[in-house]
Amino acid sequence: MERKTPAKKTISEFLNSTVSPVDIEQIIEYLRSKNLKTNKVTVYRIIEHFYKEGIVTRLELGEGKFRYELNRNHHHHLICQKCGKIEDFKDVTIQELEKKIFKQRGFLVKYHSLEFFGICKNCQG
Amino acid sequence: MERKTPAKKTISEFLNSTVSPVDIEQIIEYLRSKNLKTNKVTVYRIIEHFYKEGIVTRLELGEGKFRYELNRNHHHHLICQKCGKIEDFKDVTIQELEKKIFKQRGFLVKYHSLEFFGICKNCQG
DNA sequence: TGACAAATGCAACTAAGTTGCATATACTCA
DNA sequence: TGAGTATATGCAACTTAGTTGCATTTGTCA
Repeated sequence: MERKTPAKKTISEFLNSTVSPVDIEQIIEYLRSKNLKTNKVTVYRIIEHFYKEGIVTRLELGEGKFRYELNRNHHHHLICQKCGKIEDFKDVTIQELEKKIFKQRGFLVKYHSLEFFGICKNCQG
Repeated sequence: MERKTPAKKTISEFLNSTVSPVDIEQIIEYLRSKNLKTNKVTVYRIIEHFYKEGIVTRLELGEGKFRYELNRNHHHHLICQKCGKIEDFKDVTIQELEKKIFKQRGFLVKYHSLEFFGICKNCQG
């Protein structure tokens, strides 16, 4: 049966406190800042566990590594190519698209990933 | 000025011949099969060059590495979680979404990535 | 054909993520 | 509440994707 360990609790706490998706290193930094002795293997394993449980979502934003965030309500991302800020964006038209894909192609969509890259409001002009 | 080298030509040829996005290793295998002595650094550099020129598109499909395909007309992907087949999918509603994002949020979308994960027709039932 | 910039190859490196195995610890139940 | 045990952790060593510096080769054009 699953156990509530300090590392798990602290990672959950961190994920709850952040707005942008975080990478493994940020998690490790947070644990260190809380004076928890830690280890990347453990962090990878906890995050993988959260991922398998559906607690977190895994994202790739073109960096060659994964980022994670709490799997609250589904949304997409607006990633600024200048300042790197990641905004959330919610929309329902994709659900329509998924239905269409099934009708037209017989492909049953389980989930999707949608990221928009561009220039945020502050970085324009 | 840019040169047409055997490696570049052969990689172009390979990209033209494939339907699914390929990874670096597949490119190296192809070059070997054509008896071109090759080297991963060169392949990375050529692909990066193609990418910067806008000749290829770079994709991440949750594998922890990149895949590439010719930048023909823009489309999305349907990735089967059982057999791994990657189908293309074209749709215009995303363009509408991009306009909406600019109107609502002032975020100027340069490009997006959209992948659908699920079960293809053949793998169902 | 020769000069020169562009392209390649090699070796060594970095960074993300994984594996095996020994040790530590959260939880259960007597 | 304390011992036993499965779960979680830590360490070291590894794999794989991708990068860098530098010396050598090669395509192109005059």
